[in-house]
Amino acid sequence: MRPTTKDLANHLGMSRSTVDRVLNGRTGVKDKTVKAVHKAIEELGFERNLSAANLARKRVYRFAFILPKVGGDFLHELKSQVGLMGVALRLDNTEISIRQIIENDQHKNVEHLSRINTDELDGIAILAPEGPQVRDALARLSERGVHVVRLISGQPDEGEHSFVGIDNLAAGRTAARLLGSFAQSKKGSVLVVTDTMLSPDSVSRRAGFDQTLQHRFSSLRALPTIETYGDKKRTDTILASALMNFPDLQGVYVMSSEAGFALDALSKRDVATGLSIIAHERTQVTLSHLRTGFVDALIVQDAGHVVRSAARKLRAKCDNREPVATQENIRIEVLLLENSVG
Amino acid sequence: MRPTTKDLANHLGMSRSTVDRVLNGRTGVKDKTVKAVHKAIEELGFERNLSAANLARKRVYRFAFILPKVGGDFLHELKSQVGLMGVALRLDNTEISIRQIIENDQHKNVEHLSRINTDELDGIAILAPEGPQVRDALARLSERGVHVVRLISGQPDEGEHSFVGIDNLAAGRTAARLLGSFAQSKKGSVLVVTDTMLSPDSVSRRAGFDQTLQHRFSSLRALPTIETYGDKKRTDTILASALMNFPDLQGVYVMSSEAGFALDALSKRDVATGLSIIAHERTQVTLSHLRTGFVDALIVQDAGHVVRSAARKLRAKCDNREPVATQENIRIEVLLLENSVG
DNA sequence: CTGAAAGCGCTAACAG
DNA sequence: CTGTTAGCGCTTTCAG
Repeated sequence: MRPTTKDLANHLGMSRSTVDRVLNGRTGVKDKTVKAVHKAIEELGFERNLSAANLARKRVYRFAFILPKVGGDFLHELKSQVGLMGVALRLDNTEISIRQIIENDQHKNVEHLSRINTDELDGIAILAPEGPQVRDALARLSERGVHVVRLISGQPDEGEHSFVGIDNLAAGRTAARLLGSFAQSKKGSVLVVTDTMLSPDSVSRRAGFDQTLQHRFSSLRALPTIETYGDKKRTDTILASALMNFPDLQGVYVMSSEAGFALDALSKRDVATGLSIIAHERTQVTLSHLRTGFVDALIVQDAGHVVRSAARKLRAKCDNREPVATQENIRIEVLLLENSVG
Repeated sequence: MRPTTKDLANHLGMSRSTVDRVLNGRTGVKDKTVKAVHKAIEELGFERNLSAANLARKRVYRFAFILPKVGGDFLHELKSQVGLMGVALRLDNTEISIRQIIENDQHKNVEHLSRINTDELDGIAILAPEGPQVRDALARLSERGVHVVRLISGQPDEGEHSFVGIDNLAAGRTAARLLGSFAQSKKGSVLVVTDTMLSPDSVSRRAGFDQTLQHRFSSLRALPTIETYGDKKRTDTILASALMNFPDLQGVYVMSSEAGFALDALSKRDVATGLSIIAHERTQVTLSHLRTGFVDALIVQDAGHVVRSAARKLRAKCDNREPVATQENIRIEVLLLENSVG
């Protein structure tokens, strides 16, 4: 039987409340008593029973996922995973909500963030573009005791456990490695497409892609990045003209999380048939293009994993624990036709 | 505030004990009362608080991982993950133990299994070779109320949630796809190596490998499987002679979970330098060969994920719940030099 | 077949 | 600065 606060109290000849005070780091306990309790904890190997504590406290964890209002399939997938997890976590006295923000209205978003308070939320997981203002707002939130993790977009090394997502440099390298291998050492150029290079994620992916392409596949030449601005029409025309202008094209790397428009646009053109194509994320659209063989490989960060990991990290922060490191490492998955089932 | 058993009892004008009896399906309650309680549960949207229940019960979950006594790096990795999880789950009133079995002593193992009892263990996760006797023993264990999941080795479709591992047919296909792509459409033969083809896992992988190689890469010809019997010396000599005998060799697929001996043997031979090599699992050895570029890709089932998933499935069975399906799907991961960090 | 009372391990007032 | 008491939501005797 594991020792309880009662055992501690008995052992020390004091009341459970005092032990409790020490355990919870509350003030107003004699220094000597504090030391004695800590010693007893060591000696008896006491480990606090969190669920009992939470029961007594009627503790509820309130987390919000702050996500862009507009987006594509991948965002949709994320939201749906948040929803799923929300119902699963209800049994774990955790309440998950979703808040929508307009990505490009920095001012409003910062305002929203600065209004959030500890008596409303215990933590947020936010998917938002970089930007000094948002960054500051998040820092202030943290200081006010609202835990923060950033999703998908950001650097794996920022803060200890404050980022959930993949290393985009490595993702870009992986893309190049796959594209190069699939292109079977042919000679020619490679199209690189994204929504916008204003996003640091795209910049990292591009950098990684170039590194590996140059290093390993010198017969392939990556063209300047084409930006679609997430606009369907523009995507169509700009890709059509690119296909015309570069007859030596061997492959395409679609860097953005939302690859739908680009892949649809490409797949409409017969010229694109023989190309080696790599895109990101597992969505309805990307999967269907993988299944037909039009896309050769997907580089994926599992949406469910991202969402669960974010929740676990927030939870760990609330409980002042370290999460299990290996579980929270979001892998850069490679999805081929062959391993995409299930 | 979520309704509690107290609310139910008040609402129905009865005592909490009766509600409890119904909730736990205990006998000796008037049929009419049972119905009434169920109705109230629906109406009030009552959801049982498992941790409160477990607290009152002093419930402890006792799981054992039954693993082969002898093995290589991958087994070691599995064990270490079990250890890690064991300490993490202590806070979750779950006790994890490891039991070693001698793989090839079926009789003894069956005996061991048949001795296990509900008052000793709530569930086991077993990594054991196929075999009708073991299979029967596991079935009987299940009937006696000890929950069972099979690890790594087995079919994804056996039982509802009774298998934790990858689809080996798909894994074999994935290997072929990668090997074919890396071989850059050269012509020649491919070596396929494993411990023993007596293992159904190897048979499945081989079948998947052949399917995809024939279908997609007809210029490559897979040679008959070489069996090493897990013996270092034999592995050395048999691979050395294979490298001599097939000058048109383009690649090697090491199918077994323990790839150390085979990779080490190959890497000692200069002839093997230019080959495309695929192996399984992420271990010290395989990783180091991936890092040097000797191995081109690893096909991996994450040991940590396997272990955690097994524990979650056992836990879910004990609590009579469904686990979150997508979380328990063990992915066939592809590890390249580029995405192997972290 | 049902209820009353005590308790799981911990916390939260309220006294003192 | 410390102890007493009641209670979180559920289970478990023991009576009745």
